[in-house]
Amino acid sequence: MEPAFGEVNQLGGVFVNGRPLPNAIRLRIVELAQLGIRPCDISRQLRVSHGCVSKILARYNETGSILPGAIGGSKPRVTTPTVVKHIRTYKQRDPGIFAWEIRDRLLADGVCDKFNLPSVSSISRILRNKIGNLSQQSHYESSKQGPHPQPQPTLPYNHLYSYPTPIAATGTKVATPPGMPTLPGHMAMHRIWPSSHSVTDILGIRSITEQQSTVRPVKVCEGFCVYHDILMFISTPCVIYLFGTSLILITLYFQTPNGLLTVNSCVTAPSIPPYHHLTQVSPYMAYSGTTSAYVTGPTWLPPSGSALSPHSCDITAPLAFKSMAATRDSVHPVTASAL
DNA sequence: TGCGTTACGGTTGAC
DNA sequence: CTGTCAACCGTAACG
Repeated sequence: MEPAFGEVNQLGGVFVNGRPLPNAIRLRIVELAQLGIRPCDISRQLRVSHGCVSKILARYNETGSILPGAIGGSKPRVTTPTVVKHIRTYKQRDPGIFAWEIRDRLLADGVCDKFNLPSVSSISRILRNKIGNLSQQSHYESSKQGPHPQPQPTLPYNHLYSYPTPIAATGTKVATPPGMPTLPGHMAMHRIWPSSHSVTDILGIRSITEQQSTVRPVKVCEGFCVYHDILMFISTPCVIYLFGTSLILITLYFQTPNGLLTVNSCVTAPSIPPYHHLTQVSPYMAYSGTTSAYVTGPTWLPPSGSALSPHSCDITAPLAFKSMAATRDSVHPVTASAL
């Protein structure tokens, strides 16, 4: 909003610092100049600084316009609809593609040149804000199309949640942390992440998010975390959910020699500072409200096994993850406990 | 004295 | 919602 009062310059004219002169004055400056009046006289007559008169006349002579330039805003956007469309296409073809790979492809495919190539952070933002729910959308859409055959227990998850191992030469994007199993090359699966069958589907988090506003994805991350002075690697990628005041960390990374993917999860108790107290527990087992137990490596569970690892946590009040139970009971005997 | 240029403090709007 | 950043503004001073 324009201030009602401006400042007064040395000539007694009123101006608003940082704002253009009114168009009427700008027009008057040009008109007087065209009448042959000298700029210094225009300056005195209209009580506008001579520098301003000079600038406006110079611009008028150059562009033919009396209007001020565009104030504010950023440089021309590089994330044009066309670029976004291509990014979406890349993401659809390879849901696990990285932002920097998309950037390379935009350049290689001639969609962008080096002058209007979006930054990796811009691409990440597009993926997050505009395409982030692509996989879930496709999942929902496919769900609407008709009854889906239930995944068979004999069907390993790795076709859905597989990641490259260091031996999977071409697409190795994650270093294998110490202690993680390295698969033979023939077992290395093409990584699909995020999958249309996301971790939220498997563990039923989505249904909870739909039912409880307190559950929401917080962060996708990787790296190390400290638990009770023990340094642990959080495998890549993982999804952290905020459940009430507690934190649930879910990772999908491991692939056991028998082809089963280990779904790891961990929970922080409300009283524990998040991000510094992460409990990794076994796949197919309960979350725990306690923070006393942890598993530092992948665990294996027979497909028909029920769900506890040797390092299982104390199970507090069980909480059914409804959608998981509805859709994947036969495959994912995962339960969770309330925190 | 006239005028082009520049430093300065300010506003704006996309990101 | 807020901070950052780079565009622009007009004034004042300099040469």
